Amino acid sequence: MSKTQSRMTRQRRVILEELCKVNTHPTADEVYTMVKGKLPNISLGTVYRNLDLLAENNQILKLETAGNTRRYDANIEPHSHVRCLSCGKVLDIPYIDTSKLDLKGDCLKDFNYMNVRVEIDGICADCAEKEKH
Amino acid sequence: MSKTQSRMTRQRRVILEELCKVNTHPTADEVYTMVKGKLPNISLGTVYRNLDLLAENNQILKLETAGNTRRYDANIEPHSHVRCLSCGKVLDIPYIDTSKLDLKGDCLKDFNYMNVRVEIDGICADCAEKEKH
DNA sequence: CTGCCTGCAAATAGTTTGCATTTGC
DNA sequence: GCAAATGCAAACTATTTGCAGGCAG
Repeated sequence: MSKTQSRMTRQRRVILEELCKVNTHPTADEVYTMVKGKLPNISLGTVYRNLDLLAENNQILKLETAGNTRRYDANIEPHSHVRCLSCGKVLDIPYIDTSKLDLKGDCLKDFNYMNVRVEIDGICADCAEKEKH
Repeated sequence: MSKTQSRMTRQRRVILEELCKVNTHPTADEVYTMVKGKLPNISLGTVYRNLDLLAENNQILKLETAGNTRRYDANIEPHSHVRCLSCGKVLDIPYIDTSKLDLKGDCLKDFNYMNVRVEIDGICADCAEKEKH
């Protein structure tokens, strides 16, 4: 509503385009590398600023998953994720309906929750393969 | 099985004791502050090393929740968590049974998952109060 | 023109690590 | 006595920010 105006700069457009091309869920640094192919002078700070802005505008998702490094997702349709504990990679799976879960607990009375999701951790096929050594 | 031997040092004992006293889910830095009251010379590196070791020995939990800072929990009984998006605080709620969730998706065939849990994000009572300004 | 946006570099936050010394068993 | 653990400081990784100049609308 009181949104500050946002300009479609070359940098922002290319960042969004590159993110849309992949179905991996790149980190800011990975996006930086991808975009640098098109805009060699772009800086990492700009990538961070734009990813955050795009996420605020709901054009992309800033993934709320455990793990050290934040990841971004151009797919804004409702869906769920699985995450590899070994390499940190995140994969898409169909949306998991959480509406029938039995949420209880005293503190939920005072806790205004707006986001309930399922997190699934494991080992991806690639890492399982590598561990056979 | 091939576990390296582990010594119960003063530092490790106090870290575990202090963590058991609280039902908040402190960050390594918060544990450091708590322990420093008892052992003024302890170093932050030692706190990190011991928290990791205790977690490996299943004496505490290294929390797998989204958020920038890792948190630790002395309560190793099965239970679930809610997390405040504003202050990052984590609260306990009774265990949410995920066994009846309908997990589907092609990639799950190759994905060896071992941990399914529910993440609940929202705004805690304290932060809701503060925002009334 | 105006002020949002950029590149750059420095700053910050969280965590890990190398090393000489200490300590549990 | 010896391996494991400690304190300290430096290194590292991920992210944010201040600033002077650049560009979209």
